[in-house]
Amino acid sequence: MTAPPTRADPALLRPGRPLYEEVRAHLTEGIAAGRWKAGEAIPSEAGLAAHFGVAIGTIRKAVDSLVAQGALVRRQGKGTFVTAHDGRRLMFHFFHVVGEDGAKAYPEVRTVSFERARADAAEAAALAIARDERVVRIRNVLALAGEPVIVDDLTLPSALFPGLTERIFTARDNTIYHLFQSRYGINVLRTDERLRATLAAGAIGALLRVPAGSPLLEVRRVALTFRDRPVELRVSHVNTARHAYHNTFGKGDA
Amino acid sequence: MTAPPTRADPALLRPGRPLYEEVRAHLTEGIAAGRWKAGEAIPSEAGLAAHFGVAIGTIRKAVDSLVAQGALVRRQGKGTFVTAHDGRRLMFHFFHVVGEDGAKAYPEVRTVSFERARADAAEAAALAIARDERVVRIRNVLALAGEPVIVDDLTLPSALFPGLTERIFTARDNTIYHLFQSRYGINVLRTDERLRATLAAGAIGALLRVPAGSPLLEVRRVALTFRDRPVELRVSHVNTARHAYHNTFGKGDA
DNA sequence: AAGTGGTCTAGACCACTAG
DNA sequence: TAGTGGTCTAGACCACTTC
Repeated sequence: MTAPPTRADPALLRPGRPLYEEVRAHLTEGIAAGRWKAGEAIPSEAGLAAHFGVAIGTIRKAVDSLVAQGALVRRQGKGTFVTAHDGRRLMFHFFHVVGEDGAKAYPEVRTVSFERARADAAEAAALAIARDERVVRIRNVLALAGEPVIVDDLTLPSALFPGLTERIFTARDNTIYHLFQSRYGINVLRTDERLRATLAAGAIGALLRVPAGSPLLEVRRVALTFRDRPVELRVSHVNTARHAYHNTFGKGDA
Repeated sequence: MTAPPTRADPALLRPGRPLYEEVRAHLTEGIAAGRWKAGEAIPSEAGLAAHFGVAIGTIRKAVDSLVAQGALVRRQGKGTFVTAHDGRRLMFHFFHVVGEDGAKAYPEVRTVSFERARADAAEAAALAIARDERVVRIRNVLALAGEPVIVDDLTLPSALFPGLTERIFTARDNTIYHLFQSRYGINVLRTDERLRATLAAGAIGALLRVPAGSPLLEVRRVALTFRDRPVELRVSHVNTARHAYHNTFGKGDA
């Protein structure tokens, strides 16, 4: 007695692809649009099943994929929540510099410059915006155990961060990506990085207190939100004399 | 009328953790032990369900996790197969050097030295073997578009690669990890990497044809198989003047 | 006790591959 | 046509959280 599938709202789901993908797309849309904000719960699985008119198992499959993507987290007995980048999460998900022994540590961040400008060609290409669009450029020095180890140069499209001032930026009480999320509703989901070895020179060398010609690791990172939309360009220079950039490929253990 | 769960072979599954984890562990064990070799099909889902005495959905959940881990691949209508590292798979899963434009290319590999030795302290620690255990050290130069770009120094525990000779190593017609798999039944599932910037010197600089003092990217990689057992230490030096190391964090798009 | 996610079952039907 | 994986349903029961 397999009942014919009835939709609570047939218009919600159009055929052609699996139902769970449709559901997933709707949930993604809701999160990206800020309908459920970071840290908030989405409706219960039973509620979603009723709303979309599908079985709970189908909802679970859609939610599973968003959990795997990092957009949602489940908490048994409580609900399913939009991933919040507060505290440690982002730090240990996207910050990859470790000590020689492999130990992770929290960096202390100091902002040394904050200015408005127009995107140059490289920035425009990386951020998928037009040349000469307004951007904010920020330079931070990150110290580990009191020693400056990283110089970060951020470029942010002003259009995505309206009203961002140095005061707001430096007054944040948490990670930068948490600021993106809590104030601007931007959820960083992925990063794309290019690494190269360079030589210390000029201001960066001075900030890191290394002689010119010292080797530095350059990391060029683009942070992406839903639909692979770029939201931040970050060029880091890392003194790897006493630290390393840590990286792992392939999931799970077993 | 929920029938009491009956096991075809109750001894196969002990309680205490979810059934799908038990099933997964059994499958993992079978693959790691070489019961199903790379490229071969495991039993059908229906067959596994009958064998373990569980529902097909439970089998699917176990297989799902192994697919996510990269140990198995599904092919609709054909079966589920142990991942084979032949051809492109490993290449683009674990080889991360790209051109300035982001284009990937196949490297040409040339072996410049092959010798037997005893593990030094660093190698022993990385490979979780005793000091002075027998190892094989291999140095390769990888060229992209005819230009030498990478020097790879591999250290392999001899115990895992019995009878490995330079002739066998250089006569392979595929990637190195494919050789591991096809000849020694070793499936590389994960890698753990530490990156730093260094300066060219000595033989490595000469092989890469760069002047002493040029910046090089150093990648120290440990390749792991099931149960996070280390099987290879690889220290790479990359000339990033015209290439970059590419890296992506966070899964999926949407 | 009520509500949430987590596991597991049993079966229907679809989509793809092979002989 | 038979066998495989892929989607989906409907419901039971468990584990955890909150009131």
